[in-house]
Amino acid sequence: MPSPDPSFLPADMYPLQSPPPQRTKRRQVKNACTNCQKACKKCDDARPCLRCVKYGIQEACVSSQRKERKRGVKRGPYKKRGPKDHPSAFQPDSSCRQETHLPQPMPIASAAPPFLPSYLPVGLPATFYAPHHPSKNGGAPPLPLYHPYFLSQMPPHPLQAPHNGQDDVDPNHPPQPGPYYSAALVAQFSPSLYPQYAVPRPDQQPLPQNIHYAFFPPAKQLSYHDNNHADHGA
DNA sequence: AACATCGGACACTCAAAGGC
DNA sequence: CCTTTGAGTGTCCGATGTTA
Ligand SMILES: [Zn+2]
Ligand SMILES: [Zn+2]
Repeated sequence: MPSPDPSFLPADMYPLQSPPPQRTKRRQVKNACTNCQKACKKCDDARPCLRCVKYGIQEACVSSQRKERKRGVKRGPYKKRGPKDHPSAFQPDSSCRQETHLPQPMPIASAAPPFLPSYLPVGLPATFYAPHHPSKNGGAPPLPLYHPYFLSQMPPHPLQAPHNGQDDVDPNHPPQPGPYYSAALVAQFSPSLYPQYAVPRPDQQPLPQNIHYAFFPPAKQLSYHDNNHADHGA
């Protein structure tokens, strides 16, 4: 196998050292959704996660429950760290070996209304295409550039059961402030068609003019075999 | 060729052990 | 108390099998 080019790291992998990216560390989400967990596939912090959106099962995208850690386990005396004592990896209990029957590998584009072409603006920074989280704890700096709209949730699937006409806010299930997908990522859900799902970006920064739109998904990247290198702009 | 499955490497959590 | 340690538990990479 040829040596992997560190400059082609997935968006979720980051170099430990800034200048010489000689070693990367895999980043994990705190809680994968149950679907990704069963499939042993990469999840993300957004709900629904991108993978569930891809499969059109965003309503079934719920975070998995973590088991409570056992208490009172005796450990014995510690040994001082040796020069090269690498801990052996533990064997998981195969929680992801269960049947993983997803409906279909439904590409995002096919989830769009049939009359709506799927375009993705090109020539924008990679961050443009990433899901946006509205400041969970007030720590994340704003993205440098946005599409003027974000979709707070995925619009209803056109083929799924319609939810009672005008969608009023259910007092029992108020809209989650939750993740905001860049409208570019789900560009087929036009804000003009789904205004109730789109919210303008906080700082009103306008979209640059002369944005070019390309078909989404691009050629074969959406195979999304989790080699999502779809962000390496050239 | 594209997609699904899953073995196992790797990452992370956090209570016990140890030191001050 | 605080820090260190490392077992326990979780995520998901990537090899392999299956299907179209
Ligand atoms: Zn997921
Ligand atoms: Zn999901």
